[in-house]
Amino acid sequence: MKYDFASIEQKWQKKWEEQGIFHAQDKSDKKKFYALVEFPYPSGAGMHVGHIKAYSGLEVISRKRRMQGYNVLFPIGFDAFGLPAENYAIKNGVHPRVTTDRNIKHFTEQLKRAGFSFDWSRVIDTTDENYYHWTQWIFLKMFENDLVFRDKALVNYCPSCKVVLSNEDSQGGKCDICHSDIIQKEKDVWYLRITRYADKLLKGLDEVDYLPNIRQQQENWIGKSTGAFVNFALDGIEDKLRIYTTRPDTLFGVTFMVIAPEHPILSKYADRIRNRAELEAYQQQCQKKTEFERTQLVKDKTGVRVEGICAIHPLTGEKIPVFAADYVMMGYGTGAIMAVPAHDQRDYDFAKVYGLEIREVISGGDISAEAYTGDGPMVNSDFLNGISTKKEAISRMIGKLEQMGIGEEGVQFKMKDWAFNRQRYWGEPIPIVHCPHCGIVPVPYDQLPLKLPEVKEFEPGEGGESPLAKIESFVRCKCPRCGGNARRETDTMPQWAGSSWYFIRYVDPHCKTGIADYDKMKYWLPVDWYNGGMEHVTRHMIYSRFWHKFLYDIGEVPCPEPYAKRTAQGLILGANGVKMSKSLGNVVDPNDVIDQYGADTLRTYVLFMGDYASAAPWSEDSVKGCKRFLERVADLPGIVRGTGSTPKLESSFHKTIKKVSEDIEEMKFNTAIAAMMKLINEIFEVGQLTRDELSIFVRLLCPVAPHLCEEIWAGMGEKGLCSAAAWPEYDPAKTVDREVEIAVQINGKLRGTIKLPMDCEKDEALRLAHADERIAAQLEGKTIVKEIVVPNKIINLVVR
RNA sequence: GCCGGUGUGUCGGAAUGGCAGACGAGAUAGACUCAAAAUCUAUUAUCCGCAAGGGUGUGUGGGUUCAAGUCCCACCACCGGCACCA
Repeated sequence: MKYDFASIEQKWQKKWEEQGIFHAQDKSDKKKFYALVEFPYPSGAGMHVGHIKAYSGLEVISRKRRMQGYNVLFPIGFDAFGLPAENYAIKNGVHPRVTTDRNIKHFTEQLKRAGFSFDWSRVIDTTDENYYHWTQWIFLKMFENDLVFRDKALVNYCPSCKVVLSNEDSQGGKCDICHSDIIQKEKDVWYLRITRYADKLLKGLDEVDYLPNIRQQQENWIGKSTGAFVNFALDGIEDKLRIYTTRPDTLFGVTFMVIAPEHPILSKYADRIRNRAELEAYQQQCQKKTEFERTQLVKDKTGVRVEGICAIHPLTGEKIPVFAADYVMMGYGTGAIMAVPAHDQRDYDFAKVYGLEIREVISGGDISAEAYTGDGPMVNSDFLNGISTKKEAISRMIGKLEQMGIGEEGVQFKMKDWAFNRQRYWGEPIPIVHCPHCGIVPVPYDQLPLKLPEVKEFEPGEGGESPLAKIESFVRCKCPRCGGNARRETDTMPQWAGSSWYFIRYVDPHCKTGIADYDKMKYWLPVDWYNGGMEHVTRHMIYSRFWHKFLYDIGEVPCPEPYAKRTAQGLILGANGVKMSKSLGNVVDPNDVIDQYGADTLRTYVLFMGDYASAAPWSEDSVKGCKRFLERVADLPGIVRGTGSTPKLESSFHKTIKKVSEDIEEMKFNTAIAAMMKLINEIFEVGQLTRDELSIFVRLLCPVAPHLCEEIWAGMGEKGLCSAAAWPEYDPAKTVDREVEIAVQINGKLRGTIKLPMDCEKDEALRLAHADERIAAQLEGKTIVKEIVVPNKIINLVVR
């Protein structure tokens, strides 16, 4: 058969669409399977081969599931709010709505060209008011449940994008979007109290099946630590200095205290401080440093003694000096620590710079050289002396502190509350009104969606105000509570908002009465299998798990975790082995590949190129290899002879069905395809196959290369679609050969192979091994010490 | 620094403790062709040998085992996450 992929692919894409065979049924007796891929941001550049790989994994699994009789939901949509469309608007004056619609259209065409079996009747666009209506609704629900608060804060600010960024978007001190240096700026910030869900987010990981590295990244992100809070009395001051420590056992080793330069006691008791000028100068110096400089450039410790404030050791009554130093952060723990230089390297370094006492309380190290963080018998520690396990010392110390009422066990998380506003136009407006009388007032539910107004100018205002602030007709409003004149919030939500709940909307994308119909959610949720990039494992996934858990707590969704299983695909690198990027000119456009080789070849290649979860470089030559394979498949109908099974191929077919079925489940697509390549090599060696065997072959290959398989299927005179045919079954008994070739080793070295009947008796196997000429020659004059026979595997003769 | 992962031909990569290198690519030779491409056939880890055959080989060094790419210990390199986190 001539393999005219272009016309074949067009033809079958049309038929699939006409027959609507990929539409999920909301009511069905079949078992459900909900497969989710990360919906794309529809960028102007169009799709990337990385998208093709990202979607092909669950595409194959979804197609296989349908053939296995499942009711499959495999949806797609567009995460279309975001900065690029807005930046494009600023530059070219084209409204983001226009570019977004254009890009979505382009992406849709490309996705369809690849032949993905998405349910196109459920497409979501986060910028559609019928969608962001419910994004705003969830925000209001959070507001109602005290998960939203407003605070002035030093925020990460990108002077180039003129926008406030979350810690997540400004990792490494660089803006995630434009890579400019971040500066610190005081701003009003809307926060979501995600920290309230820290423990739930951590515990929930026990209920789900995420790849181990994915789970670990989430755990690191949440960053739970257990320790104790201790309240230190301050000399002559009523207030206590509360600290957090993971090493309460070292309390007797405290020789000074350190507080963050922004710690409130510094301003509260400013009049007691004798070196105010020095301290203020230091505070200013620290404020100038960005978070990046403070945390990433770990070098010399700096700090200033707070003269006039002195702590008192809760157990010894000793007076302890207090320092302000920027190696202690206001944002973690209580912003104050007890310093134990003998057993903490940072405190040790600081003590060395300021000539402070280093008091050993755990023996076993050499504290003249460095801090000792290991275990050892305790010394200089009163009631703890002699105890040599950290665990016991900690629990005794906490017991003592609790008994004295000056401390307790506690936990801390690295995760911070989520800065949720952006000074941008192209996002969901935050549905809040600022009233001079009533303060902050939520927009009533019946006024949702709060639509984005039409705007001509997209430039952010000076000082990073949202472009919405310039639209008087939007800003001016009546207070929903008192009816007086009020002003709308002009900030919008971050891009993470829309993607935090989209998987729920797919269940019922046109629902007018809520996020989705509860019964439909009960049927479809949770997502059975979610695949996406490693880069979304912490931010997007933590955020969406948080939203989902909140919705569960208020009874809006039926299950506590949104995703039952999560996997991630590896990147496709450029042919030169580095990340694809426009500037390097190594980007591969899927359109070009489809034009030249066809969608089936592209799909086959991205799955065959290597381990699905690992990064692998693009190779045009290997693409051609996949094309050759499909051409050989297209030639199979020409060598069909008869029906039933070909004796020489029978067990190979059963083995291949088993291998492909199992490998697909484990996302080992590369070996599944290799198994089919191996089988086709055998078929051409034999020179023929039966009609029934061809039927098996095309059904096995259909999830990977569906267009070609439909064409062959139709050519065989089958009535229905191959995509709707039954997945082939295998007979386990027929996957085993009657005869096996096994290795014969002498002293562990391969010395020959012999053919044996399957499950051959040990004695018979040994007899045949000894009968082999080569083996016999090797055994000449040797004494056999031991004979090992592993049935159907190997014989090892140990000789002397 | 802490935590995870990976290390196999020329390349992408296969191998429930049991014949290392499946499958694909590339290369070499041959067939077809005026020629090239495509296609087909054969060879393709490495060293010694004319050959039969033998030695060595999965980052490095040890160990367990009849048998180790696979298990254990130590180390090296690379990738990823977290990080003055108290």
